[in-house]
Amino acid sequence: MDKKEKIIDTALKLFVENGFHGTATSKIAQEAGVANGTLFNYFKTKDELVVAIYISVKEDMADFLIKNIKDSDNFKDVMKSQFWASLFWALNNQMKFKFIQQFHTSPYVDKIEQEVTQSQVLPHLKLIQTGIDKGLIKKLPVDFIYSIISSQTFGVYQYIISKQFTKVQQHETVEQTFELLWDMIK
Amino acid sequence: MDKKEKIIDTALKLFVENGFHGTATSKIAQEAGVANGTLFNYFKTKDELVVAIYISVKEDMADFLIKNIKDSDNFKDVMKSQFWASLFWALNNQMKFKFIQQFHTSPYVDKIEQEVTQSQVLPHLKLIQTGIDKGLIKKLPVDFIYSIISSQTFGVYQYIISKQFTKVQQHETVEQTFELLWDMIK
DNA sequence: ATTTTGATTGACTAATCAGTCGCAAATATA
DNA sequence: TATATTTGCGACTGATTAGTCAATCAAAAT
Repeated sequence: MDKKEKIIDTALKLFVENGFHGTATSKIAQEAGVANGTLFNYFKTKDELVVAIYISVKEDMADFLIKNIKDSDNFKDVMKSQFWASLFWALNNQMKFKFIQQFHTSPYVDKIEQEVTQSQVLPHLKLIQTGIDKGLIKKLPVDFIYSIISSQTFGVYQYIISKQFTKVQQHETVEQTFELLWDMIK
Repeated sequence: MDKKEKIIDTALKLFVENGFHGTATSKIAQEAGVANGTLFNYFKTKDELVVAIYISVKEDMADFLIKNIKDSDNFKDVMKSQFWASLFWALNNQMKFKFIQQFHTSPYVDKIEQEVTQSQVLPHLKLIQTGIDKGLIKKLPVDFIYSIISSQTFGVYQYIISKQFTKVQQHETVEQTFELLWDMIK
């Protein structure tokens, strides 16, 4: 495995377990099986490492969502596929998902440029706009609807992991939540 | 002002601005206008301080919510008053609200006993249960509904502060969101 | 006036931190 | 094979950290 990748993976895990400042760079290097200085060959500073992980994780998620967008004429189905994909990714990449949450509620958020995040949100906003234009969902600000769907997704995620559900129960809950969500915005 | 209170207030501000580990105890003491050792007279460790702030902030919020629960026979009105109160508190105590978010997504969460949190959630769960029993809202697990309402509240909060709305616009948005929420669970 | 008490102080310490640097090893180029 | 370049190393440093503690203070109690 590539050393840079190994550092990112180890750091991700330790950051989620002990927090950003709670994790020493020396510990990351040690656990990743590289020398102290090697870490700084790849990332000039610790901050740069944190931000690099965030971008990497976000790309990972965005890639997954794009690949799993359902190509259908049925708008509801397309929305549903995105809702599903988001939750599927979150549940199968819990560490990465937790990292994103931790990052978003930390002072590090300010260190990232809006453009990076915006470009990943854009496809979703466009999808919602399409739904509004076709009169399939309520005429409300797109980013308001996006905000609601996002937080709903997060809410279900929290609920599911707190319950230690089986795959079947997870499936039912997600299905149920989407129907509620759809009733709300349609 | 009481020194302990002063330390808590200063630490809260600095923690939100620079993160938990990003804030040195010496800086807290300095900015609070007390000696280094005084902080440790009140809180044995830094961790104890963080947890103490969390409990204090949570109590503050819980007190506000209890005081603002509408005493009405109309169930929807009661629910609405709670939704309103939650958002009102969050928007008027942004630092405290941010602290809670940061705490919840940090490894510190594990240091707190469930009982503390559970007791504050209980009134809300009971309220939801009443609604279900009366057949006013859907027959779904109470904590599932609670989870959805909570995340919805958080979503609107995020949306509102990102838009730098006026009081009137805030009012409209909250009103609108509650109607959506009610349509979803009723 | 003297003693007791508890809060407050800030200099201090051992540990830990992010980041550096000169050198060695490995890899690529010729 | 010889040379050049990249990659990796880990001991090192100056700064900072959480937490300690003996000394000081003010005020109350005797």
